[in-house]
Amino acid sequence: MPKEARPGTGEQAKQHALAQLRQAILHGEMAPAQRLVENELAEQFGVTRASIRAALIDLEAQGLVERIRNRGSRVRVVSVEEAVAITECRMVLEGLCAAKAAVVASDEQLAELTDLGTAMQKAVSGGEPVTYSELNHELHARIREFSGQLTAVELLERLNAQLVRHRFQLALRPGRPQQSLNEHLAMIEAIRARDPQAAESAVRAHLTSVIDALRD
Amino acid sequence: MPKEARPGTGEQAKQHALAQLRQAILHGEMAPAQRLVENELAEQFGVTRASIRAALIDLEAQGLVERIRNRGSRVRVVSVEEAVAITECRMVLEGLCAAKAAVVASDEQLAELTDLGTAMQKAVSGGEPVTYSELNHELHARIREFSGQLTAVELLERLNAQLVRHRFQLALRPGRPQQSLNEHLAMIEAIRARDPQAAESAVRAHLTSVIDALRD
DNA sequence: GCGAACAAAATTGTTGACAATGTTGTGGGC
DNA sequence: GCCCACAACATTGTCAACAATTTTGTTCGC
Repeated sequence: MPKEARPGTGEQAKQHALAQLRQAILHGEMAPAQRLVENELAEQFGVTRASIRAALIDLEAQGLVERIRNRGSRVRVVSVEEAVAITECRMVLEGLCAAKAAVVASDEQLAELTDLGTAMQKAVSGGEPVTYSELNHELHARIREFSGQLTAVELLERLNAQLVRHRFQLALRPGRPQQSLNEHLAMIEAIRARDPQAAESAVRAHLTSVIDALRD
Repeated sequence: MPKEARPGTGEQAKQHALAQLRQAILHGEMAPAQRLVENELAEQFGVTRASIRAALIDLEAQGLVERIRNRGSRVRVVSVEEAVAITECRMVLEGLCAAKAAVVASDEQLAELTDLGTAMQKAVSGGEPVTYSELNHELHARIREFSGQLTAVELLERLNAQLVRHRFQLALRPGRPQQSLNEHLAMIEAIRARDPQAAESAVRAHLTSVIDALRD
């Protein structure tokens, strides 16, 4: 975690508060459905209420907090149902990105994906679910990045931010890494083969399986 | 255009300013890339700068305006390239909605789609491109609505708001309604047949054709 | 003991003023 | 004549105080 708030350094206060608060929510330091009182946050981060307000409006637009007129803000809780709906959107959008990546990625980028694949394989056989989860996240991020589809990337990052809590829960489930590993390898293989349709199918198959897992 | 600002009615000022400003941008009353000075807007809408600021932050998150630190806000201009990227995202998301709608829509809702289809047919043969464009918009909206996929609907409305300018341009192109009509009818038919895969394919075919048209 | 009107506290919404930052126009030095 | 420093201006960012709203606790009547 970064230092403390720096009220006088010229660093834009709202930006600072926004980043801090966002990280706090994403790292789970704020309990789900916890009330976010503007005064408390302002004192906690060493900025004024106006900056906190601006940050909260921003976070509301990102779907991370809920704000009700004259009633305050709370960190938004994502039900399993919503998580499924969000993952369905991820499914089609990441499918689009994978298809584009299969066409436009450079050879160096494909090599990077291959390396990620072997690293993931190693993490699974070594029994390191946390490392695997991080690599998993990075693989998806790279595919998005390589697609060059800025609009889709933006939407996906918004959606992913809302799923942090559910992601953790999923990664630690026994047996889950083994299944998802194969799906990930299939995705990589399809992109390496520069086959957009296969890439899209592989991504969708993977996220369909994630949805099934989400539903318990 | 609605009446004038109502500073004292108890209607939340920020909400009012937000709605007004949003409509103004969407209706093209603000020239593309026009500078949006907080003071001017505040006076124009009869609210204070703080409310305008909040509205601008909101609109930035919706992709309708651009804000640069200490430099002000402008209405965002969407290049053709961006419009294509946005429409690609629409393509997959509306595909998802159509597939879900084909499964979960009620018989009454299917009948409504059928009615919309015949109305569109009539508008085209009658040579009324504006009516057709409105029906077009409504058809897409209804399919989204019937899908029950709230997350996707939210994303799509955001994306569509960014395309107003391009949509107008497209609707008035000669010959375009005739082509798009057939695609729309195919979409309706596939949903009526309760065939999710066919519905998704039809939607994607339609929006692929829209993308081609966008590219001139 | 229970419910409704009422008062008090907590919290958000709004306002106007002030500070910080970026932009533009102007004059001196070369 | 051209370039750079500098000052005046415009605009956004921040702040503290005030108003409006909702929630909570209390008292009165039944």
